[in-house]
Amino acid sequence: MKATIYDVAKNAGVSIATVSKVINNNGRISDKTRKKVLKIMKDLDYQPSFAAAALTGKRTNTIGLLIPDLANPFFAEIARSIEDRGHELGVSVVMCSTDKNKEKEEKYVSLLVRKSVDGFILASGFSNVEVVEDLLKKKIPVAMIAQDVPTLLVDTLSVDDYKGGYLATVHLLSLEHKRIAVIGEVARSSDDRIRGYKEALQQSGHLVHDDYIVRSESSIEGGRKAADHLLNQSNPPTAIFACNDLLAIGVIQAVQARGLVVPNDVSIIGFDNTILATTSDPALTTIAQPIHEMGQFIMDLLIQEIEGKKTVKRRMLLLPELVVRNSTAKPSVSVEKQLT
Amino acid sequence: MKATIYDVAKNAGVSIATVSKVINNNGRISDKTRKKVLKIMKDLDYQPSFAAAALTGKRTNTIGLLIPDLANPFFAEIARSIEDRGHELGVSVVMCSTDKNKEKEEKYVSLLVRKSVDGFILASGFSNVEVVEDLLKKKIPVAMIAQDVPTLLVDTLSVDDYKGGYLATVHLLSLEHKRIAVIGEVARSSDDRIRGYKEALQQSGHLVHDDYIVRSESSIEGGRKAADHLLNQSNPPTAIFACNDLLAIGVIQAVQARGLVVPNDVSIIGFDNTILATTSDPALTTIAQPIHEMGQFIMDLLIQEIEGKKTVKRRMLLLPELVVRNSTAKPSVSVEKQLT
DNA sequence: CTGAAAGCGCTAACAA
DNA sequence: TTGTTAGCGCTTTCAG
Repeated sequence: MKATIYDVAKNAGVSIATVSKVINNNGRISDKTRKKVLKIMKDLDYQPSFAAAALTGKRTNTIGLLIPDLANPFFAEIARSIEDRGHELGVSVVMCSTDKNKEKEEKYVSLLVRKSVDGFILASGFSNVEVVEDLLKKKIPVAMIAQDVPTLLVDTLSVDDYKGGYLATVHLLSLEHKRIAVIGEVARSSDDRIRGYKEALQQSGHLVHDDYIVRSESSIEGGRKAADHLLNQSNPPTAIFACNDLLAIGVIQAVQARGLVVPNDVSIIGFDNTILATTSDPALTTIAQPIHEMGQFIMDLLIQEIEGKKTVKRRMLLLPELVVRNSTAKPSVSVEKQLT
Repeated sequence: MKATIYDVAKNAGVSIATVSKVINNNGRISDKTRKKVLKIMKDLDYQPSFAAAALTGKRTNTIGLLIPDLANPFFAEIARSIEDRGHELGVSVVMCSTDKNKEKEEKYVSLLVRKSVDGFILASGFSNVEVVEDLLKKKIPVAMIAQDVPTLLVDTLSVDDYKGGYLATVHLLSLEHKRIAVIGEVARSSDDRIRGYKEALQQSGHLVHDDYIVRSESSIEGGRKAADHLLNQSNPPTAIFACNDLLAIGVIQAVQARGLVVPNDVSIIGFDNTILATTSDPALTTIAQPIHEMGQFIMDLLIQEIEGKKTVKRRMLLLPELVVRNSTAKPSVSVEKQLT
């Protein structure tokens, strides 16, 4: 069977306590015994068991990551960057896709609690506030990414959605679009993006048109429908800001399905800058979230929390950036004339 | 602190053994005590600790999933379906992206072994054969998906790559293409797909042209370069079979960058049927892997292995299907003439 | 600097 | 049907 600490101790002619000390390298051990023990450990291919260590109260070096859907490129990319940072730090991450379903959220969290994970990263869309509060009550470290629930006292990292919406809209405005619509999902992040959109419009002296603000579920299909709705209006927009890339792809498809061309007839800007923005045709102008940094950062935040290195909760905003590709341009004159 | 089995036992006025029995519901317990214990468990919000159970040799209900890259849509989709099936069965999955890097593969596996995972699912691209053999020697259940290494005695599930390549090529042939090229990565699965490609060509009386077979790393960029290489030949192909969707996207981009149009000037077919095939323009004709079923299936296979329910190793092939979208069509006459 | 021993929370004989 | 008890592999005082 697998070697245990006893085997090592016996072979090295020391006690298990000594072995334990060299493993965790604490306590004072003479260089000689340390070397000897280390050698035996190698010879026996000894691997300390996490389960046993966890039982004595040590960390498991495992965290739970709850995201809405691993198959969604945005979350997959986030997950990957979290995982990478985790591995650098020696922590494994178990991933759970919740589909924004409260039952699943609760079930997965309680499962992971039983498995003694050291903490949780909750990603955008986590809706079950009671579960979070419960975790907090149990003093289990939690960090949230790409979502914040202001009522919760939790470390939070997100992109500045307001600013992102503002940037997107200013870009469209700078292209001289006058009729700009927005499609958002029903979520706080979209609310903020839409606030930014409104602000940009007002600042430049435009009216905010409620007909130009539409909500949709976050999917290609949703984007398609929302775009159709917009384009069917008597005075359709010449530019559409979709609050994420998935929606934007749907919008592109709807526009093209009408025989219109992007960006000449309708300009489209997305949000997230996932791989989808680079594979669509035309390539999508979008607001980039610094996904990689976000993953790293949230992991670091959580680890600090786990190690008890800090007590103040933090709420951090990272700045999004405009990435111009080919889905936005000045409105063509004909469209302008025809519709104004 | 958290309630333990002792707390429950005390409150219920029974022994911990009894509690243990109702938890695992084995042994004979009177209905009355069972109910009582259950109630106390609920009252105390008692959650059995997995770490402790694992220590006594029970399963951890956690498995490790090693994939090349979680940010790659194909693997993200696979991971999601594995995760789903896992949750149905009560097992969590910890994911590790290896980047096909042997050191990472080894490091992650040994980490997870220490964490006493019940088994591993290894996905395509896992190159470190010694690690697998080591696992096998330790009697740790392993299952491989979308990849098979014939020398290894392991449960294996993959799509019939040979047939997939055949299907793709036959589709192109049925569209009356004469000059069909293929782009594959350096991997067994691509080898098989290319074999299918050759077979289809030969069966229909075409010559296999070595200049039409090119290898590339699996990425959009790689697809782009390979396509350029192909299109620069004196007698360029009218159709290209890319061995995965990522490559196919790159091919589309390269073709379009030359001012040619897909599918009129060049037809393109991919492989995998990931989300990318639906977001590109034109939407990609591709060979679909039954990703969802594969995830479910491989999980079931592994679980059976873990439960010792079967001793014979299996190698299963699922059949791929052609999904026709808009990236393939008959070669336009002008192209035919110009080039033949 | 090193070791003995008491748990951590649970399972699984074996008794009763 | 229920309880006693001996571990599982490791950490951690506390002595030596």
